[in-house]
Amino acid sequence: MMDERRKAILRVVVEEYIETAQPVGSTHVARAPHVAVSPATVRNDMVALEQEGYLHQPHTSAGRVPTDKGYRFFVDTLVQPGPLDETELQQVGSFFAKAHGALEEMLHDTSRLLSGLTDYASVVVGEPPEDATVRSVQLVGLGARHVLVVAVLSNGAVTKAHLELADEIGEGRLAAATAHLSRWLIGRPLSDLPPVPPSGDSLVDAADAAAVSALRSAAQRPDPEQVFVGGASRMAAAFDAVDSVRRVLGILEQQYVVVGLLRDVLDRGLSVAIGGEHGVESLLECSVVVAPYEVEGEVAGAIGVLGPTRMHYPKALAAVAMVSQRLGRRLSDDA
Amino acid sequence: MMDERRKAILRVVVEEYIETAQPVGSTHVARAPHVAVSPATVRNDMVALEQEGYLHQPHTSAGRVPTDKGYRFFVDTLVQPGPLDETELQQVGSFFAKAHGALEEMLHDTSRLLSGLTDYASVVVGEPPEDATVRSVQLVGLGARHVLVVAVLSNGAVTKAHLELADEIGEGRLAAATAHLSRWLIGRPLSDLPPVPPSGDSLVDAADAAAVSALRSAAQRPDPEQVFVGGASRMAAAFDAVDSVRRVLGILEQQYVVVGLLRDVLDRGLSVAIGGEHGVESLLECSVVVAPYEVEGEVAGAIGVLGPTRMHYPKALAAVAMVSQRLGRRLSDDA
DNA sequence: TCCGGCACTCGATAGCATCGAGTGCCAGCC
DNA sequence: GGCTGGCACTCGATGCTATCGAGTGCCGGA
Repeated sequence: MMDERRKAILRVVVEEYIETAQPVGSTHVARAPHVAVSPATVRNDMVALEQEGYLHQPHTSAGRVPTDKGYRFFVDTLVQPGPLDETELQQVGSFFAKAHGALEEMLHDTSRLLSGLTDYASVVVGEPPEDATVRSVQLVGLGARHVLVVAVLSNGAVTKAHLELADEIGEGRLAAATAHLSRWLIGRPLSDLPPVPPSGDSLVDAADAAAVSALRSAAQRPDPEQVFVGGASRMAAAFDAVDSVRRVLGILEQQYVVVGLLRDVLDRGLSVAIGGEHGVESLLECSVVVAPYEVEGEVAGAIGVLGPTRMHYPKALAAVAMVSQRLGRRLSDDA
Repeated sequence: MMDERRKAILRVVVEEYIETAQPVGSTHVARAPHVAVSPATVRNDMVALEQEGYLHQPHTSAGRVPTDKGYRFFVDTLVQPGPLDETELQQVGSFFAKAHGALEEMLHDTSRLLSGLTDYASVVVGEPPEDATVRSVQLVGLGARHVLVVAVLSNGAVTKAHLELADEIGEGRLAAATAHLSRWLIGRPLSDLPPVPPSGDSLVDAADAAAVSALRSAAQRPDPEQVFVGGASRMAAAFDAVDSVRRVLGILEQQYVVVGLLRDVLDRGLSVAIGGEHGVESLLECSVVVAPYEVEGEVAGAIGVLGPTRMHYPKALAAVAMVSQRLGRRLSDDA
């Protein structure tokens, strides 16, 4: 029941609505180049498309608007990531050419790049720390019983945690604790730190045990320094009710929700969640385009774009695909 | 010509407008308890207040709205930070009672606390790194010619920078470079790092020089990990035009603007910038309430609240004053 | 100096007619 | 059988007018 003509009609409705945000009428559709039938025929097909749930009519005598199902069909079978245009390609190219610096900086800038390309909000999350191994670990005294444990991971991330010990510990013993800790932790994945065997000095052991447990719990929660959200102000322009903006902002501020959104689709490659599909109530009016990026063949994180359901999917898909690929390649070079 | 009655009238107009966002008429004002005159008299005074620039009339036959000058007078002479109410005091108390963990975490949570208390956007910036001294410095290899320099500062902050060396460097020499670097940098303020004298090994010297210059430039720019902005979604509710929301969001995303805003008033103690006073064009409709916080007698950073010009000043002032004081005290305890 | 009274202003609201984009349906045509 | 032109109908949007009422400015009297 979805013959070629109906597909063409659905496509025109979706494309038109994305552009104008106005319900699309049969006359407009009939005028489009690839629909060579009269408005009356278009109307008949639109009734069918509405009954099958692809379109929706806000009220009698208004044009049609795509439903989530309509967008879904559009994304799945009517569109493939169109190529980016010249200037955008150049933008991406020059970005990765001059990008440099630490992992965090790179991810942060990538998020800005993505919102710049799409004019929607963007999210970049780095590698879940549990997959990285420890390159270096150090205890630094901050006076009295306060100690900072700093670990450098194989992906270039730095994890730190604050410890408050039961007893004071001097510089010398801190150094001993660092050395002992290093012997047992370096090279181990953060997700699977072994208990550190006793060293014979109870103060040292206490510090090391505290450090290990702090690092372990750091491995659990998503590192806030590896999550980058950008372009919220651009996205605001795509909504016309302050209330919608507020809801979406509220979600973007709750990083764990955003991270969850991205993690959910990590193994599906480039993918799209439309309207209610992602199951976050406040984002009913939103769609998310996500792709993982790979460093040396391993999934190392994900990037995504969040915009209104009527977002410009071809562009968003193209941008996310392109950037995730380039980012992965770039980070592989470095390592 | 600002006698007591006019002050009272101005106060009522400001308070009323803050609450309702509607122009305030003479009748409302006359009904207020501390204004014991008739509406007609109030009107006469309102004309005077308008001529002197404290009030504004959107159009003939509408009520009056405070001007920036009106808010300024209100803030300067009509209001002192009223005490917080019970539940809020409790909120602050329990927050600082159970707050723990690293500096960054604390500042981040403080920002959330502030927006929770005031329902506006909040900003917390940590110590400008140049005032801190180096507690520890370490070079960690990340494979090939990539090295990460990690420095722990006296305030518990961790600065890192990514180096790309001209030549490969092995683990042993990295350790030597770390040791050499430590000898010269530890205890020095980040703002005034000395050049490291030659060690006799050119590779080591190259790494150390690169590290020093990276740290120096890190000292320049505000550390993005020490700037925390929160509650943007709450603030959105206070505006009714999507466009205003967009403008303000745009500013909040540009951290250097926000940081500048706070730094400007650091030495003025608790202070308020109303409407155009802070000189940021996109924030004409906004006010900022800022206070520095002190750790052991030294200014260590600043916190602030950003809301519409018609923000609830007594509450905002009280919250900012209270939180900055408690935060400073809390951080002093730790150190 | 204050206040009551009064004419006036002007945005907001409601009612009403009009317009027009869009629909559904039907009868005729290929 | 499928497509199309024609046609009556729906209903939001637009615009006009009348009305309402909160609020003002001003004046004259207490």
